[in-house]
Amino acid sequence: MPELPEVESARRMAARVLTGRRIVAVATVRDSIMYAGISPMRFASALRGRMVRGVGRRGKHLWLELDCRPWPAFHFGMTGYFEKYSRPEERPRFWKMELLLDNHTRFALSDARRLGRIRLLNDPANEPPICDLGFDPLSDSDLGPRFVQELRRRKAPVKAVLLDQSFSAGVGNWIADEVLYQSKIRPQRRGCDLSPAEAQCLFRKVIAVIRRAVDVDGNNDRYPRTWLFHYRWGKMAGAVTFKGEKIVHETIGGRTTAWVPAVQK
DNA sequence: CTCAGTGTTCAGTG
DNA sequence: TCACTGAACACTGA
Repeated sequence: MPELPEVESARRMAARVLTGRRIVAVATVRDSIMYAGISPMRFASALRGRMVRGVGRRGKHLWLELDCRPWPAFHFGMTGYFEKYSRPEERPRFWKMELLLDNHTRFALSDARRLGRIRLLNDPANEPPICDLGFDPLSDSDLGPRFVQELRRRKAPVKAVLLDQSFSAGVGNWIADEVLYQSKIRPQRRGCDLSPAEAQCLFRKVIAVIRRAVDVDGNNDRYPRTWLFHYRWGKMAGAVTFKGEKIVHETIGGRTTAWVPAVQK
């Protein structure tokens, strides 16, 4: 599921459901991988009886601001998501924790693949892993000069740099490919080989693509039809853009990368 | 049965 | 020490 836009949608949903409510009960499963460095029991007792004041996000990380610390922090991995419901039978199949609120609403984190993480942190925004994140395209849209300077120092393929969360937090596989396509830059170019204008273009596209993706709030079919997004998924030979340009799939920066040789130089 | 996948981490290398 | 790379992680669904 989640790159920054989906995580931001999840943050908004959680804020709507949880803000101002008291957590009356916490259910957990036994999972020492997802509960990173804490026992589910300690997690539950830190949340039980607490009031939720707000929901924070940076990059792909989320946390609840409670009336008392420590606070819970979440990462969705590849397949995590939040779900709200009212009856216990509606629990999602792969639920890892469930909050019961004072208005009888239930709120769960589900994650089939178990690459997500559940943490307890005193000050999430200011301690690892969240404080190690780089530029956040929604909150740091004024940091263009730093983005350009840092990118043009990197020796790795620009695709790999975009995926590096300590460089740009929240950019994932399809967004990296989308901004490279829209910027007309080949994914295997090294960061240090980009011109200032190219790096600047990439910066603007990262902001624009992520803002647009947040605006459609999960209705991905509302992206402009010119976006690579709509045409990149079928890895079958013969995939083409809206203009009929051939889409190539290859591994770059350790991930399947979709790009368009006719457009990206 | 095999393999890819909207993500991160960590050991190994130069 | 640093930047970078590739494998590992865990599990579903095509």
